[in-house]
Amino acid sequence: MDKREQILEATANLIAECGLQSPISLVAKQACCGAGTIYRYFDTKEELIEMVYLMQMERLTEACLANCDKQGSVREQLQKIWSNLYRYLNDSPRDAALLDQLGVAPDVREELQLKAQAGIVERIHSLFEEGRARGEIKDLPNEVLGVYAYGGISTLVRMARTKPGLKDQTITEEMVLSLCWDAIANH
Amino acid sequence: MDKREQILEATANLIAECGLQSPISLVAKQACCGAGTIYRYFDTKEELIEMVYLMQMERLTEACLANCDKQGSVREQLQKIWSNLYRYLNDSPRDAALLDQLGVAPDVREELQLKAQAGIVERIHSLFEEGRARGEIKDLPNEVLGVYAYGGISTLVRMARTKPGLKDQTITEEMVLSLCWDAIANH
DNA sequence: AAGCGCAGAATGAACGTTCACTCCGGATCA
DNA sequence: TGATCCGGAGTGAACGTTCATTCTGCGCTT
Repeated sequence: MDKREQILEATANLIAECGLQSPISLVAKQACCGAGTIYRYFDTKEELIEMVYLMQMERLTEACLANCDKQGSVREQLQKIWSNLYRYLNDSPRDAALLDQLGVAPDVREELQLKAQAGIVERIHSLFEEGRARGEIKDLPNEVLGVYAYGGISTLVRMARTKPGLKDQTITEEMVLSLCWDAIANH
Repeated sequence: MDKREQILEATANLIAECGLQSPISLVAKQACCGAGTIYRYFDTKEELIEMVYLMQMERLTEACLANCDKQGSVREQLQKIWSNLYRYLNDSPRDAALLDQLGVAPDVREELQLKAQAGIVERIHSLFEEGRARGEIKDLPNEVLGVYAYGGISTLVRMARTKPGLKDQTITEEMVLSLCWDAIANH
């Protein structure tokens, strides 16, 4: 297996579990390599974390856009994306926890974040435009609509993962999709 | 000024700006005291962080429930709380950034989080009950409704604070309240 | 086929720094 | 003068990073 990938994966696991202060020595142990080897692939720990972020955002984007043909109503297309997002975060708790940590990391440069998010953001915003043109969607800035729905979903999944009281509550996909659509729809 | 408060405030400032790994030495410097003094008030750094969390959740609760008499429709009462939350997070970026950091901190024990959130959560859930009894609110678990709205608002404020593109977008309180209510309302 | 040489990957002990935390000398009160 | 509180130098542990060394796989020679 590729060593670089092994290191990225080990870092992702540790950050998801113990936060950003996970020591390099543990990363090396989990990646089954020496500490020095990590520095053959990444200049600094900071860069390593940025690369983990990049990898993770690619996975998120891919997961969200899976089976998303550009057919069907705006509502159907948006709900497909939200459904993908919800299932991805729920089915991959490690990835969800990792994204939570990286989301507040001071190490990840702003510029890199924007680049990594561009793909999925672009797609969603163009759907918003279309929905607004049809009068189906509120006349609010794209960023507001997108961020609000994303924030709701990701927070819901985070709480379901960490708050014991929510764990045995059954949260269905239908609930989430209803919340997201009704929030942004014109009534 | 009370030394203990000074230390708590300094810790809050540093965590909001630099994350949880802010060193005790810097806390001491910002609090204008020696490192040893901190340990006269808190046994460990972990406990210090937990106390910061407690202080911050009290402020959040107080801000959210300000001027909230138990009169008016369910919608009016809920929107008053959300409005308070939105304004608080927006007007106190330090507090908002701090809550973001503490929200993913492994240091803060689950049990303490639940206790600190109990006040505001209770109030909101009872409003949900009433609204549901009147048929105004979706028949979904209280936690799902509450967490979704909170997640949407807090994420929106976080992005407005950190993403440069969103900074000059005008996000009004009305936008946020419309999103929150429509998400959870029966239509 | 066997032996040799070599480039680059991998290693982990060692280094200097920084951390959370301690401890004791001095300031501040009664 | 005795009791109490405080500060910041001191401490060992742990950190990110480096580097001298070892390992490994492949081409070349015989």
